[in-house]
Amino acid sequence: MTETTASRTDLCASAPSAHPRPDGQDRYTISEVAAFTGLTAHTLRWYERIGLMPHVDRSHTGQRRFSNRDLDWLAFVTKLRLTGMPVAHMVRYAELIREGDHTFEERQELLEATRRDVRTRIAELQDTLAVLDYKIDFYAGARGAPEGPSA
Amino acid sequence: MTETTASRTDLCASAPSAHPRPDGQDRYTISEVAAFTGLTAHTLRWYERIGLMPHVDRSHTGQRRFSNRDLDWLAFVTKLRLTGMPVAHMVRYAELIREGDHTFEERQELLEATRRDVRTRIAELQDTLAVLDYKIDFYAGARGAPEGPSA
DNA sequence: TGCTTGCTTCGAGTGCACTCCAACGTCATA
DNA sequence: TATGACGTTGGAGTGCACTCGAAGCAAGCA
Repeated sequence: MTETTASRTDLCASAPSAHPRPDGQDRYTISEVAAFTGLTAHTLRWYERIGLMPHVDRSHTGQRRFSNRDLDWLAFVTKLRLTGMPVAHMVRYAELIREGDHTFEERQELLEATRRDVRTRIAELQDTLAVLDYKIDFYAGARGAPEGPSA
Repeated sequence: MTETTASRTDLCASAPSAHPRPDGQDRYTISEVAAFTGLTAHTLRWYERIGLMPHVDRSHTGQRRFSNRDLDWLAFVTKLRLTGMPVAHMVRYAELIREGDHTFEERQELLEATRRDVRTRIAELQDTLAVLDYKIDFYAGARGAPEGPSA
């Protein structure tokens, strides 16, 4: 019954980012959204085709009109993409939202699994950072004395 | 003159990881290396083909015999790969090593650029983590009261 | 000697995430 | 009203990083 409410609460969560236009005047063209998000119009259409977007409104002539909520969703998707999360998982999450409130538990589990992945990845990167620091220090030291036998 | 020294100091840097066999008996077949590193034999050959490996020794019949140093290099490459660094950049770094000591400065710059990328990526991931935490909290709260109007 | 396993090369195939094209329709402005 | 920028679609193409296949040589063992 309250799919709309559920979607709104979810889609708007956590990003108090100012929208380009206030609610009520938020009917962006695809090229506006491309400019705001850094995604190409091609990619935005492709996201819709594969089910990664919630339903995008259309003008009377069939052109897309994106809302502030769509922008929030895209900001979230963009963050997830940076983590290396496969698009298929994001599509699954989008499906769960479309299916309504009874998927709350599964959505939570999916996000928790994602969070575990992100934490693992951060740990890996910090590991790599340590190696890079070590090697950079080696080169910095070697610039004066390039014959160090075993740095 | 001291390319070998330079390579050794660089390749061995920072990983005191125990090798499967001590130096002197380190002539691993490709399938052994595949087992140790988790890479496939195909990938190892491909790395060599594209110039991502330093020269790999061969047996009298032409089969590859990997050394402990090769293992260290692969461990490093694997770490860099996790950062999303393009293979082409790693190939460039490998080339610089082959070119000798006079590329120390360029190597250092390349690693520093990589380090900046890694730091940026870590920051992005921590940002994403905050969003995930927020949304997971929302679902955890909503499980009791699924009608929260604007989480 | 035959069998299995592993190695070689080159080249083609795969999966992902876009990215672009062609052909056409729509909108805003001079 | 005309022109040019922007929008639509389905489908094909791209680039990356592998991944696999085929054909053939080599080593170890019953």
